[in-house]
Amino acid sequence: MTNLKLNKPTDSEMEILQILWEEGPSTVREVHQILSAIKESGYTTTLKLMQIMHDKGMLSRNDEAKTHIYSALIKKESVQKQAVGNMIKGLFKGSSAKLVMHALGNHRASREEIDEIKKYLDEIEFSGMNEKKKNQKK
Amino acid sequence: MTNLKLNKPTDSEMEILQILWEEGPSTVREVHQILSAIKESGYTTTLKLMQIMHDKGMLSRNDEAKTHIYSALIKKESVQKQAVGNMIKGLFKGSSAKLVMHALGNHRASREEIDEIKKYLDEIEFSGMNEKKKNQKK
DNA sequence: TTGCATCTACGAAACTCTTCGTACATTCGA
DNA sequence: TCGAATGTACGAAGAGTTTCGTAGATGCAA
Repeated sequence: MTNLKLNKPTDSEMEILQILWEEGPSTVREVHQILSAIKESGYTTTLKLMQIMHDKGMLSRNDEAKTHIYSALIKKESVQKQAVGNMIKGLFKGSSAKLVMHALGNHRASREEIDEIKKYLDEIEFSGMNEKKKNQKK
Repeated sequence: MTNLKLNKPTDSEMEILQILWEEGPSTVREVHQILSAIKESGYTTTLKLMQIMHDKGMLSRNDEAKTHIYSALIKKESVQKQAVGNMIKGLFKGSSAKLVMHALGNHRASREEIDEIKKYLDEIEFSGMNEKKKNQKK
């Protein structure tokens, strides 16, 4: 239960986290390069943001060499969990099913994905049952 | 396609919107009462927030009487859509299926809800097909 | 070795959001 | 009618975020 990120990342911090999750440990220059493709900003702006994130404990940093290398300290999964949880609680009256149907309704999934979800639903629907009951249901 | 809320609501604004969505048109006093159950804050703080939201075009206001009555101008559905869309894009690599399975995995749904989702999946899986194909698949 | 390119550190400005105090208007009961 | 209760308007402080310029350190190529 480490990974304490008490305050949720800002939008700018999220952009940087996403790059680090995707690319792994990176220099400020590398992050800034990728960021530049999306939005214009000065190099020292990215630097400052990453320094602050380091101060906040969101990023770790290897500063043996002149050029420091940063890594994400907070896990993508924990941010996902937090974000999805807040959304369900705040916007979908605590019902994950409401969120699920809203998501599927507005963002089409492929046939393969839909079948995968169905399989997953079977798993969780019958989890906790013994084998006999599972077969009965089938 | 009105309902232009270019900048997404802040957390404080979301709290007020949720109350107005739930309660319908309300006075500042009413909103503040409900808000007080969740967090402590001064009456004029709530007033100011709602005035600013009105300036931003998020709320409409009837000021015929001394005590004004505010209503949400932006639709819950549009905020949901925006929020879910951003989350899928930013945290789930654009895959609604990933979000769905994450949500179901971390926030248990009831048997009834799961069945409802399955039915919904059938609908969208076969939408776009003609009746003949649907029956073949069955 | 020297000088240029690159990097970090840091301060400060510009913004936004949140909070609340104060001033003034309106309503209503005694 | 008068005063208390209740309402709105508004200014400004304080906190957090984002932006960038500048100074100084470091590495590398000529």
